[in-house]
Amino acid sequence: MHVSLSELEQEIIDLFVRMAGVLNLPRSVGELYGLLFISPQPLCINDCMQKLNISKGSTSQGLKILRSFGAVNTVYIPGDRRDFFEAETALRRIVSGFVSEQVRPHLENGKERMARLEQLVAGESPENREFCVERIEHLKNWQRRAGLLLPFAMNFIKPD
Amino acid sequence: MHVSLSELEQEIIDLFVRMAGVLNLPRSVGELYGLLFISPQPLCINDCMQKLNISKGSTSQGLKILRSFGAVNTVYIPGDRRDFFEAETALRRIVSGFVSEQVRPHLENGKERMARLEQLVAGESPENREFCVERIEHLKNWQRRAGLLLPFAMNFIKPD
DNA sequence: CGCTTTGTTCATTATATTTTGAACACTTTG
DNA sequence: CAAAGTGTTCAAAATATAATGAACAAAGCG
Repeated sequence: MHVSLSELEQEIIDLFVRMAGVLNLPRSVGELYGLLFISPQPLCINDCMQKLNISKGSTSQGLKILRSFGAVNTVYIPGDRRDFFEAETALRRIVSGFVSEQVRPHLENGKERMARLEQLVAGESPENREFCVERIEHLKNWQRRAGLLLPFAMNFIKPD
Repeated sequence: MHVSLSELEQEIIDLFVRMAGVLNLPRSVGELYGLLFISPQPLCINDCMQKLNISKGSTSQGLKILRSFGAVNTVYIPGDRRDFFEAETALRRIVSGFVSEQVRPHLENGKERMARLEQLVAGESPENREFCVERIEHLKNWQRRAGLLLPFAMNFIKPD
């Protein structure tokens, strides 16, 4: 079965596909979010796969990813046993979910890493030691700044 | 020829390889930056390829990318006709270069896109029209915020 | 000049990522 | 409980991305 997209839908989807690229997410995830973003009604998995012409597997998997950081919500429709989905449009929620799911893990990991670096520097030849210590300090600075910027940026996206 | 990396070097390089992943840059670019970051002396292309055990092509291409947004600088060494490279450590310069090379193009593009969306909405059925207009407004809001946050974040990274 | 060294380019190859779709597990329904 | 409907998983296939290395260009040097 084949269902075509309006030009507007295509353009919106295209926009989110590019965003997905920037965020290192699969194309299909961008397509799904775009479709839901411009859809006046919640859609079920079948609607999505038909409209986007992608497989059931990609659709299920893609929606799972989007739910994982709160970019789509499920909607209960009485008397229908299918799951329906709609786009979350509150930027703050999406970003917040994305950060804690996809970004924070990296940052956490970074702290252990720094500790390990400080140990390893001991094994360097004395003439390099000073230089290496300086560079590691530099890195720690970057890390600190990143840690400060994040909550600040989050606050910047205050109302919805 | 085979030159091995110290444990410290490996750890630093590994760190930048991960960063490269987050920024959607090839692994080799992360390796190169990491190597230069922890190297007390500037290195030439041959040093890099030997230390990282990657091809000449990748090395040349990777350094080109790094130079393109100012993450590495070339160093002139009198009496040597090879090019030497060192890591730029001023975060502000790197981020600023990265933004204007890799991010701004997307944002610019976004403005044209919005204009196109506003045209297309005219072609929607009257009962959807209102909803679509609202969503497009929402998108414009996101775009505006992104535009405001960027210079602000840049300012946040004030001293080097 | 001819030879060597250095760096770039780009078609091919290798690798990593994404998508597909068939098999499966649940639920609901008649 | 059989049959149909819905959603998930995952091995295999398709696709996209990055790395390789040989061919090439440019520059220094005798």
